[in-house]
Amino acid sequence: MMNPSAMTLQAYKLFHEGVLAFARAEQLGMRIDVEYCERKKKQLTRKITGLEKELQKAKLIQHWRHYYGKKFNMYSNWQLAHILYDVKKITPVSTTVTGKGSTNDEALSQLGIPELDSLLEIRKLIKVRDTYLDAFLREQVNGILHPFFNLSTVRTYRSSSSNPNFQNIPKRDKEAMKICRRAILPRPGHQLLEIDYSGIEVRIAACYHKDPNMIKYIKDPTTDMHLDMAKELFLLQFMDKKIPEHKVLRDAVKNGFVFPQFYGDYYKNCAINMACGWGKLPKEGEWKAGQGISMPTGTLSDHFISMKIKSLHQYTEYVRKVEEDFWNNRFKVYQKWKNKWWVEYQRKGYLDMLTGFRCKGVMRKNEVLNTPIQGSAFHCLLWSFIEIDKIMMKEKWKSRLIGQIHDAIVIDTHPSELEYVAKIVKQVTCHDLPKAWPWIIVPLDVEADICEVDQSWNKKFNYKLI
DNA sequence: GGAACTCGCCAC
DNA sequence: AAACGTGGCGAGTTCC
Repeated sequence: MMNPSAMTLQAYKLFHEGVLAFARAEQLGMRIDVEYCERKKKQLTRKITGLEKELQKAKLIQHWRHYYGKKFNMYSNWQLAHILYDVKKITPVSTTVTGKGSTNDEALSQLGIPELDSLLEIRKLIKVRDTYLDAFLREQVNGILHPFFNLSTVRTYRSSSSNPNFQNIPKRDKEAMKICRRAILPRPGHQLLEIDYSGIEVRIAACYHKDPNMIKYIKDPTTDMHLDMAKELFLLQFMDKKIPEHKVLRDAVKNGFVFPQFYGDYYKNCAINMACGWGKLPKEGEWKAGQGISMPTGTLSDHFISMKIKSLHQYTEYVRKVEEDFWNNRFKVYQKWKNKWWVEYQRKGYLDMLTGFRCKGVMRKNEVLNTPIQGSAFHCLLWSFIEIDKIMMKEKWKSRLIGQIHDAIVIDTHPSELEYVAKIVKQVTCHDLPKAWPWIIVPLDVEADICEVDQSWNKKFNYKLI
């Protein structure tokens, strides 16, 4: 990390100050509801035991127990794979990196065996109990948690977090989110404020490739890249984010096509993601009327069939063309940058980020293209974190920075300072940073969420920033 | 009996 | 020709 040929002085200073700012957040830590964690842990254990007992009665599990005898373990994926794919000779939906049949959520739910669904439900509860609540209790000192924020572990010069990891607390699964985030509290009389950069990686990518069409999408709030791609990929002339069925399709395209494409995925995976993952259409055979998620009129299969797309195979071919258009027409300058950047790395053996970091070593193409974007995007957050920390100390705020999640900052805020803190954060993140780093050629934007005074992290409300 | 590996799963 | 980027961590398994 501190290899001087791997960073400019500017980069070194950023990390030096970053380490100090993170240390202050770590030292203060965050309050945790110990009694709640203990109570919830017991409650989860009771629930898990009940579900386990229920599951023992299932035929598949009895067969499995009989086969393994004393060594039977419901949570051994190795045993499960053996029973399913060797003993019962079921064809695995997918395989692991070492070539064995997969026993992950995707694979098991596709087998359509009800007892496996209960197993997945139990797995989820165990994950919440053992990875989060247990870790919170283990790591807390006098009711305070001190997650580490490391700046020396990640190849792209991003940060990581550990003991416990504050950067992977459940959010998308509402049930898991509520259980885990209910444990995190502000200091007495304070409230938790969270500010995150909107689409920071897309914006920082634009600073590298400078694609005019991408810059237009970023600058013009009346345009919507994901909605435009959704229209194309779902063959709809008109779409509106406010229509619930259309919002589902837009999200499917955002997470199943646009982002994967930016990470270097390709049309075959994207087609399956959208049609079968989000759209709920079968992978095999011809699609029939009435299948898949509902649309404003009929279902997805009805719609696709009316557009002469009757199977995953045909849809994949369509997505191939959309991908080609995406990179060769819509974002052709981005595509040119990708080629140039890859060739340049191969020639030099390293790449230099706009933030002054140099990455050396053997990298695959996707790594080479992603590293500068991921790293620099995080450095924007880091610069902002440091600046806010400096102001906070100089002005002796009661409010304090307590954590960071790649593109978001968490602040334990005193209500009397809330408006002022929010104003400073907005100023630093969206105005001071682009002034300090002139290579930022697109506007930056942040969004904020706030919890009520003395309330935990699971109930957040949008906080309007001016 | 512990280190290293595999697998699964949480986040951005 | 190749084909989703970056982490941490818990449990099970294998290796020494």
